[in-house]
Amino acid sequence: MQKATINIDTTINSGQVFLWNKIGSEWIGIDGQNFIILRQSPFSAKSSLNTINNFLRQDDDIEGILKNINRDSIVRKATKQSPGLRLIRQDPFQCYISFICSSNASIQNIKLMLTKLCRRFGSQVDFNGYKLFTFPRVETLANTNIKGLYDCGLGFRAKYVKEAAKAVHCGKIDFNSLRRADYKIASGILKDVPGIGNKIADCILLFSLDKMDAFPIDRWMQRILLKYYHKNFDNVTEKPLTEKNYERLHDRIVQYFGPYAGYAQQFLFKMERDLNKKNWL
DNA sequence: TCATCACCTGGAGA
DNA sequence: ATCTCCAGGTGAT
Repeated sequence: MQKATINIDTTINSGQVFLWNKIGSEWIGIDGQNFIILRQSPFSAKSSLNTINNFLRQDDDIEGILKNINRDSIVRKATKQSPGLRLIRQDPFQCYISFICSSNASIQNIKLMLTKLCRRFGSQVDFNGYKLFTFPRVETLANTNIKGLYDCGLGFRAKYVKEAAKAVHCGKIDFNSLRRADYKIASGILKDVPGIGNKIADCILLFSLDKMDAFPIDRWMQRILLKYYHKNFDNVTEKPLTEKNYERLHDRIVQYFGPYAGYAQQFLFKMERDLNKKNWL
């Protein structure tokens, strides 16, 4: 029973998802056209449409993965500190739009933008006593005018969101085939979309398309590599990574952490942000 | 291929 | 109150 081992607070508050709110002892979240309610104790999980198992990645062999990524004392510390942290398998379109919005924005601001997007472009549904808005559909965002997106506070991201939705709508971006493709191919296709670079592609691949060798390297991860792993990955500095440097570093990271490097990333990211007392949702 | 720099917006800190 | 600075980056010179 892996459900019992997941820590819901920890998992929701790890920067993977944004459209979640805690009301009393329940977490209520939006995942595409689906709503999910999670409670830790006594554990319960319900959703309006899809199976909860898929979202919670119940098919992962979490014990095997933890053993596999615990390759040094730093990761061991991180996994020990947040033992119930898990990756989530999100709705790909929502994840894609969410991380395009994440560019140069705080977690709180990302949540605000996405909440406004749902209120304006999603549809209101009653679920379990709550009135909730679904995430906007592909065709809705693909056909809207930019101004409506600006009104949601997206700023310079508005044009990217519109173009990104159009790319899905016309079939240029097909999440099913990205899911089947290997990491490098899928990443290259995503990066053709304006507003998506290496880091955002990695987030989309890791959090919604089952690429556990995707390893998002953001500001925080760069600090972590510099602080704990400067001997393993020299040539990491505090300066922003160029595209090629990112790719070279990513290759070496996957060599070092292995096929579940993305899981390691999630534990390390959580550890360092908590250490610096950064806010989550 | 690399280094700079601008970019919308909301929130925190001076 | 008002200002500055920064936030899970990316694209154009």
